[in-house]
Amino acid sequence: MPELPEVETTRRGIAPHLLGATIAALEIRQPRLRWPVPTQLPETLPGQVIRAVRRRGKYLLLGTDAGTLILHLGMSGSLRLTPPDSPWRKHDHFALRLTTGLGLRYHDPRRFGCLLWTETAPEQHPLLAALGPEPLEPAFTGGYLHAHARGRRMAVKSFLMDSRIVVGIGNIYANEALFRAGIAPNRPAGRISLRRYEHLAQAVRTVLAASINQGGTTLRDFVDAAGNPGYFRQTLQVYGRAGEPCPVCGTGIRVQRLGQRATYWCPQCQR
DNA sequence: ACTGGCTCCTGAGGGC
DNA sequence: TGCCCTCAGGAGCCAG
Repeated sequence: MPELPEVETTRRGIAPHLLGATIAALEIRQPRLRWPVPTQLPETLPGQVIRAVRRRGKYLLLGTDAGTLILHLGMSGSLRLTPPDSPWRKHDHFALRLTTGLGLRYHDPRRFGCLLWTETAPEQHPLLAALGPEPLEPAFTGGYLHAHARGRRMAVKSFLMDSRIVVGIGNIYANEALFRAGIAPNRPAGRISLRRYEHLAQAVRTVLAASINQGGTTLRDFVDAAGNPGYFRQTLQVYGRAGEPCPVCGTGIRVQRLGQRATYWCPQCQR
């Protein structure tokens, strides 16, 4: 679920409360996430001061002097700030408790997320080492996409969702960016011109930034650190709109599976 | 080197 | 009401 805008919304919500705070405890209810929560963490963390709250792709990184917590929200995860002694709800799997009493509660029905720990530079962690550029930073350009797509037959939508190419773009925003760029999702990545990739890179930047401004997209589970949903869903042009008229030309929006993911597009506007 | 397919997990919704 | 099937925002891992 959470793609870059939702993770960034979460980061912005928790950062002011976590920066400079001291960890009192890590309470674990369910250590069996995508990978087991490291068993030594509850002994390692107390007393550590949170020095940084960063995001890399869809990963959240909480930096301390002893190491860095690596957090991923998977498909259905969310983080909420909670008052002291807040009751545990079903699917609350762990909580970071600060010395102020404030809690950071992780909720994830599907348990595809993770909580890991690294004592070296997090960029060198196996999960992060091969990640592509951030789509909202200058290294992400049409020229970059065009160069990396050379000779590749994979559908451009799958290419755009490959975190080794560019991070943060999941199924919703891949659909939306391709619609805005006028590119058919199943077009082979290597058969798209530089000019069209420049449009695509711009569409990616525009749609991600617009969604961040709306607090992300909530389909079912996502809430920000205060427990509020995001409001970008109403701005989605094609995702989840099979059969509805294209907002540009009125042609019916189509849906088809592509790479095991629901793919929405306008057959008239996207070529 | 690429590619597509499978997998983890719970819950919601539709058809019967 | 209940059962069974399909699908859902991710992405690592594997075989071919």
